[in-house]
Formats: sequence, structure tokens, C-alpha cells
Amino acid sequence: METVVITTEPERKVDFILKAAQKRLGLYGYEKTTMQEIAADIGMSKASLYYYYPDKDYLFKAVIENEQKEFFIQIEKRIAELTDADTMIMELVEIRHTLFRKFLNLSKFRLNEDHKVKPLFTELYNRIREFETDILTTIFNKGKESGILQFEDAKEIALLFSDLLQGLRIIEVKRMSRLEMTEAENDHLIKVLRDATTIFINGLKYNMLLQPKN
Amino acid sequence: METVVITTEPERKVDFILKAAQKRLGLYGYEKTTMQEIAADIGMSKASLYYYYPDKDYLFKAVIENEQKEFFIQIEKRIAELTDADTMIMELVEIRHTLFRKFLNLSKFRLNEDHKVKPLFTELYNRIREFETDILTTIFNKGKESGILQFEDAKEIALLFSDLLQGLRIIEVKRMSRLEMTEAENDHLIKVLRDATTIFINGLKYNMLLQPKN
DNA sequence: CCTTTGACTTTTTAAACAAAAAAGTCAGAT
DNA sequence: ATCTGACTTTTTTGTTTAAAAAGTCAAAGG
Repeated sequence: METVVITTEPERKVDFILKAAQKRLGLYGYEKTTMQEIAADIGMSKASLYYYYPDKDYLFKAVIENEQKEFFIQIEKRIAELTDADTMIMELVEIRHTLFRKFLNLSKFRLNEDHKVKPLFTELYNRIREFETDILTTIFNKGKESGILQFEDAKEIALLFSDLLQGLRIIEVKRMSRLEMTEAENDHLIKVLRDATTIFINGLKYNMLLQPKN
Repeated sequence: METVVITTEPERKVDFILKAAQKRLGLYGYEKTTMQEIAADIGMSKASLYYYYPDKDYLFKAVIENEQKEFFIQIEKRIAELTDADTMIMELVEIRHTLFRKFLNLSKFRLNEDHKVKPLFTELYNRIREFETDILTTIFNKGKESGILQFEDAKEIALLFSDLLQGLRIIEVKRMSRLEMTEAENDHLIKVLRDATTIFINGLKYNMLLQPKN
């Protein structure tokens, strides 16, 4: 009985395609990338791509999920190394920022407009938000237990903080010179995010009464 | 010598047109309102409209500026009645909220998309932002002088806070069931704004070091 | 089998043109 | 000085056609 040594290793092939797609997506965005081109890049026929990925959306979703995974791993690893809530949150803000910078690039051509890309990015964003608020809730609760932070409902605060970050990001990106952000713009954005975070965290440190839910 | 008693009182006429335009704009938005319709509403020919207002943009700008003026007056009046920074800021947040709710209505059809309306609303938003940050800077400085709030640069804090409010608003509106917000959604939005404000102000109350400008 | 592909069909996007609607102008009436 | 009908110009909308890209599949090759 012989074992087949050289299986074509489907996983590898998939990753290969993924990488090519990732490159194109990062360079030109969803709409400006064709399946044909990706196939050509790796010397493969378009039909073969469809053997591995059922459609374009699915392929690009896979690309994006891949990036996400990286992000999640990085965050959790970094958080585990730290001890106090303050630093954890600030670290999350920083890492999150780099992820979004990458995504801004991905959707380079036409970000705001609601083309095909929208549902894709919406889904992506929702996933990130869910993950982010989970982590944040954990961190906030940790801060509460250690007596540093004070509030009623950690989940509520996490959602608020997450929206606040995303809101600031949107505002700042909108103000930008359009398509691609310069170093200066990036520096400014990260400064704004850090400042807001500092104030927010500080605001949770001492007695404070939020209005009750209505 | 006889005095002409019935002059047509041009100022009145202008206001008359303004009001009609305002109604249409509020009801259908910029693109879905034609000059023809406005003229018809007040039993006037379209050409006459052009006698008073050079073009459509100018007319609608006038409408919007009118609304703005109301807002500015209200804010300043209310601020003058109050004494401490906390309350002033919260009041500003509340009044600002009602203004934007009105505007949301104005741009009912297609808010995010960048059609003709965009430059109009951009200009409007910039004016409000300028006014708002001026007021905020004054208030923050007052808070600093009275020793309640602590920070380096009031203007910087004002800009940050203004962006933060606007960011939260955008995020929440985006999440909405689309076109027209329900009472529940409105309540939620105002709660989020209040909470964020409370935390933010509280975060400025005690020692805190922002990262230096880079 | 599992993978690959050429040749095909279907769907989407883009270009070009025509028609309709709205914006904007103006000479002449009141 | 104010107003309007009749006009021109510009924008929007709709239609048609062609091209490009998405997506399918039967058959071929290892």
C-alpha cells in the first residue's frame, strides 16, 4: 500500500489564491479587481478560481476575514501581556487603528458610496464591533473589579466607547484630502483617538452618574 | 402729493418665498423640490422667484441660514442663564440635538450620498462647527478658570468634543431603520449623547495628561 | 477520483443617444 | 420696481447597444 506523497495540498492552493486576491484588493479595491486578473496573476484559469471559491464576494470575504483574524490574535496576545485596564484599552485603540488603516486602503476607491461593497463591509464591521465590544466589556469589568473604574453596566459603556471611536474615525476620514491618507493625517487621527480615549477613561475613574435607561 | 401706501414691501415678499421654500425643503428635500413648485405654492411665476433669489442654491442656503440663526440665538440665550460649565455644555448638546434632528429631516432623501446637496450641507456644517467650537471654547475656558476643569488648550478640547458629538450622531443615524427616525431611536440617540458628554466632562475634571502635540 | 480549462450563458457595467424636466434668462408688460 | 410668458441651456431620466465581467459546465488530463 502506497501513500500518496504529493497531494496537491488544497489548503496551500487556497492560500495562494487568497494572497493574490489580497494583493489586488489592497491595490485597486473590490470593483477594480476582476477574477480574470487574479487568475492570470497566478497563472490559472478563471474557471479554476471558481472551483475553489463559489463567487467573487466569497473570495473577498475570505480575504477580509483573514485580515481580521490577524487583528483578533494580535489584540488578545497583547492584552494578555498587560495588567491594568487603562493600558489595555489604549493598546486596543492603537491596534484597532492600524487595522482600519489597512481597510481604508482596501476600499480605496469609493468608500462612502453604497455599491456592492457595502454589505460586505457592513458585515465585516459588525463582526469587528462584536468582537471589540466583547473584549472591551471584559476589560471594563476588570477595571471595575480592581476599583479603578466606576460605572453601572460594562457592556453599555463598551458599546458607547466603540461607537465613539468609530465616530471619530469617520469624521476625521471624511475631512481628509480624499483617497489615501497622508502621514500627517494619520498622525492627527491617532492623536485624536488617544486623546479621546484618555479623557474617556479618566471620566470613568471617579463617581459619575449616567442618566438611567428610559 | 400722495404717498404710496401700498408698497409691495419686498422684505415681506422675500420671507414669504423663504417660508414656502422651507416647507417644501422640509417635506421633500432639495432634489425633490422644484422652483416651479415653490412658485406655484405661493401663486407666483418661477421667473419672479429668480427676481428675488439668483438661483436655487442661494434660496435654499437662505432657508438653512434662517434655521441656523434660530439655533445660535437659542443657544446663547440659554447659556447666558446658566452659571457653571457642566450644565452649559449639556444644554448645548441638547439644543444642538434638536437642530440636527430638523436637518436630518431636511436632507431626508439621500443624506450620505454626495449629490448636489453636499457642498451646501458641508458649508452649513462648517459654519455650525465654527460657531459651536467658539462657544465651547468659551465655556471650557470658563470651567478652567473656575478650577473645575483641567486641560491645556481649550480650543483643542472643544474641537475634539465637537467631533465626538458629530461622530456619535453619524454612527447612530447610520444604524437607523433608514429615513426618518422613530421616537425610540431619537431617545436612544439623545441618551448616548448625554452619556458621552457626562463621561467626557468628568474626564476633564481631574488631573490628566494628554499626549503632547507631535 | 480530484483538478483544470475552453467555450459557453447570464449578468453587470459603460457608452451613446434621445426625450423630458428642471434651471436659468430676458425683453416687454404692468 | 416688480412680474411674467416665452425662450435657451443644463441636468436628469430613459432607452438601446456593445463590451466586459461574472458565473456555469461538459469534457479532458493527471
